[in-house]
Amino acid sequence: MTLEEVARRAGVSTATVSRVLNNAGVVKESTRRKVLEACRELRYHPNLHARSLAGGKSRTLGMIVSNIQNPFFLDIFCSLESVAFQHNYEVVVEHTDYRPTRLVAAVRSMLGRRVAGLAVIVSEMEPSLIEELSASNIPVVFYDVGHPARNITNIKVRYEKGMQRTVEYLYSLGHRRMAFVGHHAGLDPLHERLRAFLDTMGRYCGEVRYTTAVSSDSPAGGRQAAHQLLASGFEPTAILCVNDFMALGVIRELRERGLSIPGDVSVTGFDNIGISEFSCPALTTVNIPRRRIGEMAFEILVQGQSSAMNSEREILIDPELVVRESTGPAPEG
Amino acid sequence: MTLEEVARRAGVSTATVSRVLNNAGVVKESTRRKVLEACRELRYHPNLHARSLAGGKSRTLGMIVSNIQNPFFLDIFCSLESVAFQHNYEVVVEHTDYRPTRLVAAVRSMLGRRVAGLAVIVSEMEPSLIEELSASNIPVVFYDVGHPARNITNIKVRYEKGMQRTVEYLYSLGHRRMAFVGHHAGLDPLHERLRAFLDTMGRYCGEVRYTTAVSSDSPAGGRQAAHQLLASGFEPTAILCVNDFMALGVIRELRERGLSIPGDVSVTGFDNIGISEFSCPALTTVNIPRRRIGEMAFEILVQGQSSAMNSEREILIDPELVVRESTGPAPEG
DNA sequence: TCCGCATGTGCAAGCGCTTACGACAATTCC
DNA sequence: GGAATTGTCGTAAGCGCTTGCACATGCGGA
Repeated sequence: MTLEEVARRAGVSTATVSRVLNNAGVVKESTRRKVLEACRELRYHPNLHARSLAGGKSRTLGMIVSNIQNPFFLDIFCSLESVAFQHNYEVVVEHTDYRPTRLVAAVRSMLGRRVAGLAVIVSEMEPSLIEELSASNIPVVFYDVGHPARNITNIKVRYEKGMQRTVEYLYSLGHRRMAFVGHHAGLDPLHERLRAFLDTMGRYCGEVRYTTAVSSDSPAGGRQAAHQLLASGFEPTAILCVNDFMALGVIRELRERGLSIPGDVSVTGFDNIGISEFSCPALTTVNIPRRRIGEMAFEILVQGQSSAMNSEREILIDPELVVRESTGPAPEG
Repeated sequence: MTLEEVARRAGVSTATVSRVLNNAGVVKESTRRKVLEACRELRYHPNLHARSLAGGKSRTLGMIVSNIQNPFFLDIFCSLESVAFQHNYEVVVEHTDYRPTRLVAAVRSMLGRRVAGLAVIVSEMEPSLIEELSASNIPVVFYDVGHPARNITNIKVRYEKGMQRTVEYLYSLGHRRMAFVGHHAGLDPLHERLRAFLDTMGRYCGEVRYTTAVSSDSPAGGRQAAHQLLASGFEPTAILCVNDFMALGVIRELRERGLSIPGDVSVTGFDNIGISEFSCPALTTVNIPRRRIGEMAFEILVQGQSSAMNSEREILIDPELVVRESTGPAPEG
């Protein structure tokens, strides 16, 4: 089914059909109806590839995330998708599983699609990408990785702040043995979180003992990390997790071992994903405004084109501690 | 950046550039290198729209789901995406929020993309779609909704079986007051689950009292449904949820009210999503093999083209009860 | 009656790519 | 040594759509 067949059927030219389908130009009501009728009869579906090729412009945004199974990323996607949908844009998403090679492939794929803008919400990085994207001339927003450039806006969360607040809070509750659970420590932004933990710990030098464990980004990974942590003989009174997703698994493992939360061990997460409120006990965590990040991304990519295109912007977000049930005073002794 | 510019730069024709980029035809090693070099220098990214328009064939699969935030759907997507990726296919996903109009739009969008195959994993339906998709001539797999046709394969789960097993199990534990928590009861497949509950209940006529509640498909929805259930004065000893996602919220609400699970109330879910194991207590649920469904979908769409295209297939899946910690003997009295 | 101007359509040139098909060299064979 | 291969590459015709431009009407006013 092509435009031409529809045109023939309706007894008009392809130009007219195109105009009807795009509400462009002025078309007599009677011919418009004829055309629409023909479309229906022929079950015509315009070829979107041809359309974007001929049209040259795109109403598609691209989004790349590290792990779409982690609600943190999924929420940002849904938020972006939601505003995009309202503005008659669509967004295609790709995920990288934290692998730089897949990230590069995903970016190329997005550029090949000629997206109108690209949001890169990942934790891994490939230095050459910045240059490649900057040269591509499409608006780009990075989260966490990368730095601002002509067409690149950066959204950054002050993890150190969140981490610091968490640690101080726990310290004030009497915790002196802490552990950090993370994943993919080799990747920059994730390593940064671990650094934030270590740095903060450094300030309590001598007073607080601590250790770290890494596994994969999932509840199962969190569980494994907790297992490994406890197997080491170290008995933390508080475990800080790099994100809520893993914290779920940590909690599970602790409970399995008969440890009460927060009675024996306090647990904190990061992100404040939806289910963190439904876990048991409800998770103390650090909020990252995912909804707002998605909305900001849209504005930057679509509306801020003129304004943002020539201003190397960086947006900083201050995360806030959300105290719920998974933390409490350190146990005696 | 176009093929032509690359060709000019490399001192060859566009045909040759195309050939090296697609590993098609035989190209002398030296010219191949020249071309690749030119691509790199010019930061050339082939226009995928032009490619698929000219090529005519597509290595893209489409997938439509009702609620991508529900891990059930997300898991199937990830499974499909994973096998697709291994076979050098890509999959674009769209979600409908359980709205038939969005479903129709999504299908049209997918047809416009000229996907090589389409998986429709939704709970809402629009009758005309079957005909439209059947006429489209691309391989389609439906989950739950729709019926088999020339190019349409149907994957169906015997919910009644799962429901029946759950109810029998609970009955054997002494439960005589049960409730069902669902969402979007107006939609066929979801209503079917409710029907399965009611039908099974009917067989215990007189012996078992029961009621139902509906809300939205999310933990928050589950919570609200539980709230509404308990506010009605009815005191179930077991609550069966239409899926695990909502069950999380139900559990939360019960705990909030000081009810112990399963001491006071047993709770069951459906789907066996990953976090159902990490909830607390771990959820008794009915397993639906999402991984396998994703893999089957791929085979049907891509590999089974010749075989499946002309055989109106329907695949039935028997779900199994997975007993964990959220269910137990009914309380005395 | 003729001109000017909306208003509706059609023509045709692309958009950037793939892919027959054929041209041309460099081999190879008898 | 000439013909038949074989290996490389260029030419050009689309793929299905958008869109600038020209053209054909019908109208009112001079």
